[in-house]
Amino acid sequence: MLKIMPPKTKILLVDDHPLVREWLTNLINEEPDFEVCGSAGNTREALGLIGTLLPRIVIVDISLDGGSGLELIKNVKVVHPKVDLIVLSMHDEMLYAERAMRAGAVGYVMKRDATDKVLAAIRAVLQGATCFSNAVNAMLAQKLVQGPGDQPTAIAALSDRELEVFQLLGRGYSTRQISEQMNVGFKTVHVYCARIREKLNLANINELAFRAIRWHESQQPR
Amino acid sequence: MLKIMPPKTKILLVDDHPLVREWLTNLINEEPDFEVCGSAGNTREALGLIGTLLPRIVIVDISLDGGSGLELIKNVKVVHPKVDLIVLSMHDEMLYAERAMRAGAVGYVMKRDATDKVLAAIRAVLQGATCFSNAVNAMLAQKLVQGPGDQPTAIAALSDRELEVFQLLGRGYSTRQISEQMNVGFKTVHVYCARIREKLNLANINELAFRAIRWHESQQPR
DNA sequence: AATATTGTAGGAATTCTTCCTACAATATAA
DNA sequence: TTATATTGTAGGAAGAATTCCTACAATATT
Repeated sequence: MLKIMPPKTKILLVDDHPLVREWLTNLINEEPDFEVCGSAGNTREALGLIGTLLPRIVIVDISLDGGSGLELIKNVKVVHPKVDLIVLSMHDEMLYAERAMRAGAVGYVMKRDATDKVLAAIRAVLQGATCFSNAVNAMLAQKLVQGPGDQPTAIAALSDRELEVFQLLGRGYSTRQISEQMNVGFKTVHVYCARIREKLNLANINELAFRAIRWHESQQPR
Repeated sequence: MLKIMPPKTKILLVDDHPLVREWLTNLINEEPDFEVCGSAGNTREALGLIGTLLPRIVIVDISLDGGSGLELIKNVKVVHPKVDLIVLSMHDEMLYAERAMRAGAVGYVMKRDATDKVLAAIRAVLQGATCFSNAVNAMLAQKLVQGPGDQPTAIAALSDRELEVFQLLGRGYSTRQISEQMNVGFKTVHVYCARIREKLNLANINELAFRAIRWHESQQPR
């Protein structure tokens, strides 16, 4: 005897930690109306799966193996504008939430948030709302009020790609490795470096790397 | 009718992500012979729970709210030497595994590892083994082979001039600047760099600078 | 509509890095 | 107390990276 089931909302996970993927899968599949239709560990895989599985919502980590989650979001929004993306990140939301939003994400949940935040975000998004934390909303409101041109740190003035390069530098990557990681020519990375140097007022790549590593240190371990 | 059950191995979780704690609890409690006896989100809480719950094994994240997981490990080993600690971290193991080991951990699992690694690590530890990844073991082995003294840090094996160069690198100096600072030819500095690289097993000056800067940071009074 | 920023890259000149080799002065081990 | 290894000091040459220009389409901002 078959019961008639309402179709479940299909959700795709993109995170390079299998652990997180599994946990999320369990969490989401326990909801009667949600269903994890697949999961990917990198951008390439993710783009493929979105095309074939056609999920309603994609939950994506900011820091992925084959390129940044921000890039992925932008790409997805071009190819599949109807798909809603929610960012799930361990990074400080103040730094990334705004970029994620600009890239096209409709929600941002930090991994340190309570568990049910993820489900709440999904439900909010399904109803056409967005889901960002109060802190983020407050920050954005303030930005609107006080207008642009008043960055707490010059690093905030970096473009998405520039920030990516800066971060990778902070992790000890060479410009070559960065170009591979980001899938662009190494000359492009050099241009990013030059622009970062100008924005941060650094004389050469030495100083740049130094700043990047120090910044990275101050961001990551606490 | 009560069946006689063998006592379960009590495991305590320490991680500031509720998400991860929940996931691990489910995972571990599914094993018939394991039992999560509690979980903590910071060091203080963790130390308290260990005292009252007396777990056999503690699984701990490196980056915690109330101080580093490394500190926690050291403290636990002083107060409860019999408790075995396994590190579960999202950080690159090459960076922390050695420190974790020195601090007294007997296993290291990355969050990006497959799920069953955690259970495997627990079982390994219960049998008196340690559980570090092949990459870590290889690194340590290489260190043992090439560093005869195996000092607390290979940096201790640097000669005076080499250490000078290493320090200056850590302060963000270029090799040119270092040669001026030290009043030697820049070719000499290059030779020092090459020798340091060999002793520390670093592929190029990039990795060298990265190590130097990180080391310098860690030396700095905080 | 005009101007600025961003993502992407090629060319050329300049610098840096790396790998060799070298050699005297110590230090260390057999 | 001799061999042997390490340390401080560099030069040459080949290869790799950096920097400075220029360029151009796609967005963003004014």
